[in-house]
Amino acid sequence: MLIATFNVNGINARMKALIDWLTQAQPDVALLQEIKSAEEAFPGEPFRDLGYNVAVHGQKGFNGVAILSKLQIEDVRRGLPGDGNDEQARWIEATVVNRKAIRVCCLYLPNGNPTPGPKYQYKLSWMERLRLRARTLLDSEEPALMAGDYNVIPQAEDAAKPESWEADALYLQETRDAFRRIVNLGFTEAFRAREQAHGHYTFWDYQGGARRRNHGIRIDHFLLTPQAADMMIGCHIDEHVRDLEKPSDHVPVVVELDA
DNA sequence: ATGGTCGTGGGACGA
Repeated sequence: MLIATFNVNGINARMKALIDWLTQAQPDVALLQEIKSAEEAFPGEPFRDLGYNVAVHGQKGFNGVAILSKLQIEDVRRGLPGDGNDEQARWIEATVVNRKAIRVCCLYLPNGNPTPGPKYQYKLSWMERLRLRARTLLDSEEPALMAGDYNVIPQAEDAAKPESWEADALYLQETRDAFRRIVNLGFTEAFRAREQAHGHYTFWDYQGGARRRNHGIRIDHFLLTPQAADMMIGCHIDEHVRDLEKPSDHVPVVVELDA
């Protein structure tokens, strides 16, 4: 089965590009970030017409995450645990069942800029909450994955020009340490495990001809529990999507699982 | 140093 993550940067602006991509790539499950839509305003019908079930954790204007799944969606949980006052829609998880059940978690990790400041503190505290949820997932010893826009450049090789990101919240040492702390609990970072990660990116800014110059960064990741990693057949980035009409600034990442 | 580009929503703000 194919599971994808895709930061669409506005669901309404991306309907044609997203539907074209779903039709071509045929993922069984698509985890979407930055839908920038409230749940009641989410345009679900075109996806249901393609055979997808839809679960949304939305917010008007900003953030927002969603799960599209051709498999039945069960036990949906909205919001990352650990802060009842957090209003930002950045986390949705559910169980999907093919031959085997898999817990899929869709996340939109805070950007954190400017740094230092309250937005960066929110990013770090969100990452600590993520670490706690990640540990519980591992303890369950079930096939599970956490995928989405992590807003983390894990290593220098994940940026075309790492020197230009040195003071940025996506690449500060404290950010990379927090990410590594989560991975090292026992996850497999799918793309790095399968590919020569150097020179492969998932985001190119709209500004400054970043795509044309290939000034990209790899910030959209799949973290697999050992039980999910054992099922992995492959992982790839659908880079060509960045060059289609009216693209998102991110492209989809896809894992294939024997599940 | 500045502005460079998008999306949302109809003005800034976030990225």
